Amino acid sequence: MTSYDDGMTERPYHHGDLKNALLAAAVEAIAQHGPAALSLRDLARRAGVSHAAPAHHFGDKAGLLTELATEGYDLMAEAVRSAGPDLVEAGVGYVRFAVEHRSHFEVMFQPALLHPDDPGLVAARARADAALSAALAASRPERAEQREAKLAAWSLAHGFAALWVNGAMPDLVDRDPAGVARPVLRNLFGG
Amino acid sequence: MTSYDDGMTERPYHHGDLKNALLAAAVEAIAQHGPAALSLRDLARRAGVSHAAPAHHFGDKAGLLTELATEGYDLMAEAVRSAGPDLVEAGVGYVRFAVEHRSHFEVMFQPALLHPDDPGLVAARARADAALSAALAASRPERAEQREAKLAAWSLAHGFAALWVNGAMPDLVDRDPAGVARPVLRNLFGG
DNA sequence: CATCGTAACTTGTCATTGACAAGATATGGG
DNA sequence: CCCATATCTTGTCAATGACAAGTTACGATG
Repeated sequence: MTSYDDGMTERPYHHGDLKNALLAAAVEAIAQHGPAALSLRDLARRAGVSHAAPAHHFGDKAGLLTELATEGYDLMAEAVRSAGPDLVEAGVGYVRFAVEHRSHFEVMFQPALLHPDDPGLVAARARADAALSAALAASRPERAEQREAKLAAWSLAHGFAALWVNGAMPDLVDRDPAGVARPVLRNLFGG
Repeated sequence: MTSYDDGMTERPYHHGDLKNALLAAAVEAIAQHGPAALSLRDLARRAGVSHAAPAHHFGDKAGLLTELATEGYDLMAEAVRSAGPDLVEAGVGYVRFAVEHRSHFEVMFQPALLHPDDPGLVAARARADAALSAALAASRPERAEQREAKLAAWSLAHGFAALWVNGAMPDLVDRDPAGVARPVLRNLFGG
């Protein structure tokens, strides 16, 4: 212990969990001002470290966002999986994920902000894709092999989520997104 | 004429059409590196003017992007209207607009980058919204008053367009987006 | 045609940022 | 106990957005 413990201002040389602290700060910052306005130096300030500390863990800004996106794909896969065997509920899970993890969601679909070929990212994306395929197969086995069916289900859920998150449905902003999404999603496949 | 005409390097004090030149340069720059990487100084260089010239016409960066988004909503309304009375073809028009005017499309749905309450933008958005409502009413008059139906159609087309533009369908990147979208869009409303 | 108000553009400046280089400090395995 | 290495700091540079103040051209008006 070189640092004298004078209460909350204590700042040991080693943060201990800086990487996660920075990711958490990024989620907050993005929720406030969007991914484009994200500043590594601001994250460093929020975490109480020097301005160059983030670079050590992520390389550059795109590296940090790539890690966030990777987390996001796994959160998304989990949300879709835990929705059960009903395709509509899987879609509701997709929408719920987007709204509850808005920062992750926004970053995931802005490839210009990240390292799109990062192996970890590609793998996580594949896991999420598998979860979507599984949801379709569980609910509509007869269409599981149709590419159009999967694209339609994905597009519908993704479109609703994107429009909601981007504030394109201002009239509905007060309501529960899952409740609004459910009857919308039911229109697909004549179900 | 204070500027001696020495060929292509001529640079009169007044550009003549700087505003449109900057918007066109922005479309190109965004197509190359995304809206987040856009630099007003880079646009000024492309147009051959000083680094502070853009501010005169747009106030700030968000102002320029707001104008681009406004253009985009009108292009989108036109694309949907000119698709005819079939809802599926309206959706194809929506997708085609997104792909052919990718820069506009990306900016339109990133409210953090623009002045979201700009009167011109709000009005253009309303015009586009009216075009979407009209497409639904022309094709499925019995559903014209259902909010869920409109949201479903919009979400499906928007989701497909967004996923395509964001490179989330890497396998299909070589094919004609309209041709891929058409059978996908047909799944809605049991049609 | 002379003048003047104003729009269009320039030059200069400042704080902020991302990236990089080089140095300081702690940690844990041997 | 010691050192190789991961972690973090300090210092610096070029680029950027925004703003202030000055310059030039246009066009309406008399």
